[in-house]
Amino acid sequence: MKRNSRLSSTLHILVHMAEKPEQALTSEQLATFIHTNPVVVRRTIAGLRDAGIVTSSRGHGGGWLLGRVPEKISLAEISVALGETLLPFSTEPESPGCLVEQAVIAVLDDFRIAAERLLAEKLSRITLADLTADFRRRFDLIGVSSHAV
Amino acid sequence: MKRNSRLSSTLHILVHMAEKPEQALTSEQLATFIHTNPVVVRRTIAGLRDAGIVTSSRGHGGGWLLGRVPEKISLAEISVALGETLLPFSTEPESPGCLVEQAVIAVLDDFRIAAERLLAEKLSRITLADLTADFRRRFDLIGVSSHAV
DNA sequence: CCAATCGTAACTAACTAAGTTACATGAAGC
DNA sequence: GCTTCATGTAACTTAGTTAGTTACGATTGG
Repeated sequence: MKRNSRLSSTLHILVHMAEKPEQALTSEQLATFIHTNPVVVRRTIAGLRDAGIVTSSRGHGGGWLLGRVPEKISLAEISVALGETLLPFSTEPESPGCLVEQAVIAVLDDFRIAAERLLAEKLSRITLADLTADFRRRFDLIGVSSHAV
Repeated sequence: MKRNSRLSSTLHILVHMAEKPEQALTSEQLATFIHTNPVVVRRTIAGLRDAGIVTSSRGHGGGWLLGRVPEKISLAEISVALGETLLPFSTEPESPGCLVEQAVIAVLDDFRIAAERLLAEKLSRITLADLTADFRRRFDLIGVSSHAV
C-alpha cells in the first residue's frame, strides 16, 4: 500500500466485501487484495468499524462484514471515518500577531471551509453501490476478476 | 515553516512584497517573515519566478519583486507554480488487472477531476489584491503590523 | 483445550520535506 | 578590477510521518 492511497485501498476492500455480503472476510484476505498485511488493514479500517460502516468479529469464522447495505454507505462517510483531510494545506498561525498572516489565513480559511463543504457534498452522493455497479459492468464485459497480480 | 504551509507562507511573503512594490526584498528579509532561512525561501518561490509571478535580481540592491500587479495574480496560479496538489489522495493502480481496483479508480478519478476543476476555478477568483485589501482593513483597524513574534 | 481471529502496542524502515552548509554566478559600487 | 551583496543550486542533515512488522493478549467456536 502506497502513501496517500488509503482511500482507494479501503474502497477496494469494501467493494470486495460488498461482493460477498454473506461471508465474513478476514484481515488476511483483505490484506492480499491491497498487497499489504493484516495489521495494516485492521488499523486502516478500525475507524470504519467505529462509524458502523463495517463490523468485525473474532474467533473461528470471524472477520469483517459491511455494517449496512452498500446503497447507504457514501464516500463522504468513508473519508471521514478514515480521518482523511479533503484539502492538503494548513492554515495554522505561525506568527501570532502578524496582520499579514491573519489576512492570509482568513482568506484561505474561507476558501477551505467552502471547498470542504463542496467536496463533502459531492462525495456524499457517491455510494459503495455505485462502485459495485461499476465493477459489475466491467466484469460482465470481460468476464474475469483477476487478482493474480 | 511547518509542513503543508507552503501556500500560506508564500502568500504571506507575497503580501509583504505587494506592500513594498518599489523595493526589492531579499530572501533574507522574506525568510524572517515566515521564520525560516533564505535558501528555503528561494527554493519555495523558484516556481513563482518561472511562472512570472515574481522576478529576482542578483547583486547589490537585488532581491525579489512582484512580476505584475496584485490584481493579476490569482491563488490558482500561485498554487500551480508551487507545484501543490489540490487533492491529497492518489489514484494510481497498485493491482493492474484487478477489475475492482479499476472500478474504484475510475470513480475516484472522475471525482478528482471534477473537484480539481472546481477548486481551481474558486482559487482563480481570489487575487493577491484581495489579500492585501484584507490586510489593510485589519491594519487600519488596529494600526500596528507586528512582526515581533 | 485448541485453533482461528481480531485489537493493539511497540518497534523498524522508508519516504518526504524542511533546514543547513557550501560554493558558484552575477550585479553594483568603489 | 576588486570587493560586497545578492541569487542559484547541489549536497547533506534532521525531523516527522506512515507503512510495515513483530508480538502478544483477548475472544470465539468447535
